[in-house]
Order: sequence, then structure tokens, then C-alpha cells
Amino acid sequence: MSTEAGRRRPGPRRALTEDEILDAALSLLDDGGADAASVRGIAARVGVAPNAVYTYFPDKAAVVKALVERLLGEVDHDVFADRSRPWRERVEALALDLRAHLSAHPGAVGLMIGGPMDGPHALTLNERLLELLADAGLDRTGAARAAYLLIVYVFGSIALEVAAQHAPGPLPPESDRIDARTRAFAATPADRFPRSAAAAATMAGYVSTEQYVWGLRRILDGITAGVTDVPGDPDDGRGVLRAAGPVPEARTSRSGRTVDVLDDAAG
Amino acid sequence: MSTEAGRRRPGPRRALTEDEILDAALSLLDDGGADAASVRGIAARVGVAPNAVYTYFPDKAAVVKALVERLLGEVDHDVFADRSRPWRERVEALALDLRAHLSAHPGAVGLMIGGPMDGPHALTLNERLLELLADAGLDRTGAARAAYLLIVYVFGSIALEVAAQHAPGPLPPESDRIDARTRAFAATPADRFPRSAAAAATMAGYVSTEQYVWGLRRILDGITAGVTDVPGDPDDGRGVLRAAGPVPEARTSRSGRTVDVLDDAAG
DNA sequence: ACAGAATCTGTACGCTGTGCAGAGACGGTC
DNA sequence: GACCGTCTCTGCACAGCGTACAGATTCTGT
Repeated sequence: MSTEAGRRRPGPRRALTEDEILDAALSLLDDGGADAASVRGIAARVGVAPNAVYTYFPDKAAVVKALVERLLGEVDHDVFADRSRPWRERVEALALDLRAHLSAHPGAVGLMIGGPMDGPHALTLNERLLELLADAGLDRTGAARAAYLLIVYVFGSIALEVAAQHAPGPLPPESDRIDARTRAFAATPADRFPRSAAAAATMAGYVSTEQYVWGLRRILDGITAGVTDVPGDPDDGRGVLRAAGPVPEARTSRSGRTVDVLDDAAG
Repeated sequence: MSTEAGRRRPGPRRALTEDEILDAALSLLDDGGADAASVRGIAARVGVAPNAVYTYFPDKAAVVKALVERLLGEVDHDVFADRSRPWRERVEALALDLRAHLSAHPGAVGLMIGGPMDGPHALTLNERLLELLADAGLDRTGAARAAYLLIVYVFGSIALEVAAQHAPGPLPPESDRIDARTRAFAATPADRFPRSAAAAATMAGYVSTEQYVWGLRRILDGITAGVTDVPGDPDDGRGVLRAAGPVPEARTSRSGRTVDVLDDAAG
């Protein structure tokens, strides 16, 4: 009661908001890479003394954490709530949206995967994925494992894509980066690395959207390998799927054995 | 001719070797986390003035790069060269070996995925994966895409696993970390996150070896979905696989369409 | 013996995160 | 309207960071 929400605290009005500080941090990050978001830089950007920042956040780690949370929150709730669309489409839309949002701030990506990522927005992302994968016909445990597999893939892809870029600042267009990689891989010594030299064009495309979607689809294929497809639209795998626990009738799958092993640990 | 390999350079003998510096950096990293490997700390550890390090490496980034390269080199060439073993087994052995080696140095993991990872040992890893996946029956392009998918998964998993740990220093035993996560997830509000709350046990196991292997197997399933299995050992998928390019006869698969899209970009 | 080159040290500069003391502004109570 | 406690922000300071520069020392090749 005494500390109700609308009451102003004593002392002078705050010159800033937390959001303005996060804005400044993000723009510094975008301009100068992961190391550019210094407390002093943020303070200068918003026009206060460096230690004034500590009125809003206890330390720099809290600034980073809040920024990561905000970036994760920008993607939630929108794209994949529409349950009329097939679940695979929604997963792909979510994955592409995450990639677009995060790789727009390459300097922030390193901070993201450098911390625990256990805030409410991260949990919301997990929750949405669980809903999505339940629609796909996966059981509770399978959906959770699949959700983390997807999270690992999405954040791993983005992290490696950003890390492949040497210079700070915004990511160049995808085609430019692939061209640069093509030129770099052209120097691969074919005597020591014959297969890599032969696959140089594909390797240059490791950072492409096509590779990203290709890998995502292989994962979705693997996730649904133990789940039987309802016939009706075999062309694109968009058919509604129904759950199959041990699936004793459909192609004795390795997933049956795997699930048992995992249940030992998680249960 | 003038600068032949065995010739000593003028000047006093070096007090150190590059390897000793990397040893010092790694041990600092292991003790104190990613920020502990300072140039001054390294120099103190090996008993020289801070700037003596710059006799061996041009800057700190070069030290980190060399360290990453060395860690990547520790895993190559050994585990998965034995072509008599089934390829899935070899991929799993490689993935588990990589995870064991890298998560033994959690402080180094962040440095690893923070840089381009384009050294010779990284290329060797790619080359070995290409060989392995060629044995699995994938064509050149498919093998390269699958290799990167696996790399993303392995490094993404390890990065997220390490990032989930708040304190620096060596990773606690897996069971302890899962216990801690179980306790943390017990506080998940079931009203706002019903599915996450219900899957808390599985989510606690996100950092487990079981989850890691489970995800790896789903990926391998997805990679080989467009490749027909030779009957003979259907129980574990260890049978030798034969290549299938467009696979027009085996279950009209989405991979056919996907590959076309990708060939447009990479070709 | 001498020239040149390499190694290492001492010193210094600008940067980082952040703790402490103090000045000023404001809300709540008299 | 005066006062008090609390909050905000500043100036200063400290320890640590990466690293550039100058100089002393030690070696190799001539």
C-alpha cells in the first residue's frame, strides 16, 4: 500500500528513462560492435555523467540483460499465433523473423548468447514454441526437446553468421558477404582440403538465408520423423500431424529407443 | 634461401614459446572465465612484462585466435577416421568429443564463437565432416550443407550450455547443473506459462548430454530423410546409405523442392 | 670487432567499470 | 511555509585494461 505504483518518489525528476538508455546502448552497439556499448559511451550519448547510468541499472550487466530482453520481446506474440496456418509455416516464419530481428543488431548477438537468456521474454519464446510443436502432434517431452533444438539452431546460426563478419557495424547485404566468402574460399588448397575446395560455393553460402531455411527444414524433418503424416497434402508437409508416442506400427524408428533413454534422465 | 627454417634469428634467446603463452591464457580462462585472459594476466603468469607478449603475438586478438585454433586442433583426426565404423556412430563420437573438449574450457567457448573460426583446423573439421557425410551417401552440396548444420548445432549447443552458467570457472557436473535448473524452473508461473511449467523437467535437461544426443539424432534423421536406407539393420539406422540426388521415386519429399531453391543461390 | 636485429623492460596514454562524497531538487509531514 | 528524508546527478578517484614508444641488453652474421 505504502509503495503503490502511481506514486512519485521524492527527489528530482529523472532526466531519462530506462528505455532511452537501452536505445543509446543499442545504437552504439549497431555503430561500433559489441565492445562499443560502454557505460561511458551510453552516458555521453544520453547526455549525463557516466555514473548516472547506475541510477537506472545496478551495473553494466543489468543493462545488457535488459537490452537482450527487449530484443527478444520484439519478436514475440505476433507472427506465429495464427493457428489456422500450418505449423511448419509458422515455425519457419518465427525462425526467419528471429533471424531478421537479431542480425539487424549484430553487436547485440554476442551479448545475447553470452548470458543466461532466462528472462520472461525468453520464457515466452519457449512457451510459444511449445504451443506450436504441440500443434504439430508432439507430446509434452518431445515438444520441449524439439523447442530447444530449434532454439539452439536459430541462435547458433545467427551467432556463427555474425561471428563470420570481421568488421563491426551493421551486417553488409547477404550477397556481399557471400561474394566475399566466395573469394576467400577460392584460395582453399585443393591438395589438403579436396572436399572443401570442391564445395567452396556451398560453403560460401553457409551464411545465406537459403542455408538457414534448408537446415531448419532438415531439423523439422527430423523432429517429425517419428510422427505420422496425415495424407491429404503430401507435397509440402503442411498436413496436420497427429501424435504418435512409441509409434509401434510406423517404421520401427530410432526415435523410440532414444526417447526411452531420455526419459530415464528427465523423469 | 636467406631465411631458412632452422636458422636462429639475431637477438637474445626467447624466454618463452607461443605455446607457453597459450597455456597461460587457457589456464586463466579456466580459472576466471572469459574476461580473465588479459594480456597483463598472461604476462604475469609466465613471468614477463605485459608488453613482452607482443613479441610473440601482434595483439590480443591474435592470442585468442591461436588459442581457438589450438583447441580445435585437439579434436581432429582421431575419432572419426575409422571408416569401418558406421558413419552415424562416427558423427556422434565426433560431436560428443567436441562437446567434451570445448565445455572443458567454458571461458574459451565465448571467444570461439566470437571470432570467424576460419583457421586451418576449422577447415580440417569441415573437411572431415564432408568425408563423413559422403560416406553417408550425400552428394557434394548436401554434404556441405549438412556439415554446416552439424557445426551450428554443436557450437550452438555448447555456447548455450556454457552461457546458461552464471558463475565463471569450470562447469559443475552435469547433474548439479540440471538440479539447479530444476529448482529454478520450479518457480515457473503455471498461469502465464502453462506448457513451460508442465515441461519443467525436460527444460532442466536442456543442458544434458541426453538432450544433446537427442537433438543430434533428430538432425541426422532430417539429413538422411531424402536418402534411402539399405535394409539390413533397420533397428538403429546404422546401415550403409546410398546417395539419392533428386530422389524422384522415394516418397515425394519436401527436400526435393528445397534443394532446387538452394541450387539457385549456390550454383 | 662491429653492425644490425631481436627481446624484453619501464613508462605512459587513453580507455574501461564503478565506488564515494557532495550538491541540488523534490514529496510528505508539520 | 519550513523542514526532513530521499532520490538524482556530478566530480573525483581507483584499479585494471590493451598497447604504443624509447631504451637497455643480447644475440647472429660479417
